[in-house]
Amino acid sequence: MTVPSASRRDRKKAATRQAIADAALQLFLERSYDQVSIRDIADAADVSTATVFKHFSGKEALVFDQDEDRESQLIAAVRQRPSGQNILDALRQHVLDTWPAIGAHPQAAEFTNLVNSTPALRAYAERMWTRYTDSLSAAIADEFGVDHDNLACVALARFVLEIPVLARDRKDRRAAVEALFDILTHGWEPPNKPPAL
Amino acid sequence: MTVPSASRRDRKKAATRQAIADAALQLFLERSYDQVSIRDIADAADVSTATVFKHFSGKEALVFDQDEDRESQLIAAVRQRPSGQNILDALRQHVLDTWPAIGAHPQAAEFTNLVNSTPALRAYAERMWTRYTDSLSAAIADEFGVDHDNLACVALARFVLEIPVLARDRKDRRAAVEALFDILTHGWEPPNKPPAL
DNA sequence: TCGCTAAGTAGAGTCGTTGTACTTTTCTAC
DNA sequence: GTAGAAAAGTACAACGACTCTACTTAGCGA
Repeated sequence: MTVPSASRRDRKKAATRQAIADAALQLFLERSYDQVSIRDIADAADVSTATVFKHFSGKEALVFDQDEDRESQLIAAVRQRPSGQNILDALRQHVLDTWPAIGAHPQAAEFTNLVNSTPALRAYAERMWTRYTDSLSAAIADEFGVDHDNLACVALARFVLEIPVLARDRKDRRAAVEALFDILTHGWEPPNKPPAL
Repeated sequence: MTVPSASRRDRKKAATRQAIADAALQLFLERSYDQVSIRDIADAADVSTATVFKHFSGKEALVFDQDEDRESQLIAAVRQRPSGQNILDALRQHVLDTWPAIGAHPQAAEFTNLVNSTPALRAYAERMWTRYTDSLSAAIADEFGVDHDNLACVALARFVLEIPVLARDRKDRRAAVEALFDILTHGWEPPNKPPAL
């Protein structure tokens, strides 16, 4: 991603950061999240515990290393959508394109499992999503030329960001995402009663 | 609320719990959340720190003492709604009836302020709401005679529980709640462009 | 080559939280 | 009433996440 920065200093910095993240993920997968202490990680990466916190804001952040670009991709999906396309449709497309792909990688299954089986990580992940609400809603509001805190825009952002969370556990994620966007587009409809037994 | 329980033991237990919660809230309001330690609270309530954790699952829980009934009220709003009434309308009614009332109490303003100005508490409060998702969606699913994990029902529960969060900061909460339920009922509509200046 | 600065380290300390073993209080059954 | 089970509370030690302070080291620019 980020081109190896010019200075040797920056390269070394990035290297230690990476070493820490790698060590952390490996240990978390071997044992579980709660069974690994910061000290363990620091030892494995051969740095002091203080260094760990110089690079990461907290234990949970060690797991979600690279999730910083997600936000910008999301904004881009809104801002640079094909001309004439509905914002809701653009978001639907973006979620469909980028999200189920994550499950494709083979290691990603264990990763997902790690997160889902650790309450602290689940909570952190959910907050990560909703933390994007502000910037996403701002982008949407801009597209309509209304105030950044316009209620409809904030609501749309929030609801859309809930969709991946809601679709996470479904067998057929794509279908779930579609169904959820349909709710936002056309309003909620009562579920079909199953045929009487 | 809860009738003073028969046994003296239970009464004393409830008393200490209350003493702890009161001490905590007072200290949190005086100084801020982060400037108050569990020891401070224990000392103020004249109990040991261990006792604090016997009564409350963690520091955040001290702030949201009585929010246990909210869940059951919510379920009741769905289950015992006037016959023939739409579930969405029943929920709209319930939110309108019970939620803005909270802002009525005079002390409640400082309380809201405390929560909103403390990230840890904001996060905890949000998770509290979404934790209700399961039981609410189960209640909704029951009304339609479908599976508890029916996607439409889970989605409705989740979206409805986001509404109070979204409406929290608005000047006119009632109007905001109405607008948000309208989105769920009829689908999302782009905001009105403000009249050109 | 000489500092300046940023990265890293050591180590002590705070705070939330848990576990263990002990005392006190209240309830229950005789 | 009194014995003894059960529950509430306490004291204390411990652990892990995180912070702070003071110190060393390594890369950078002049």
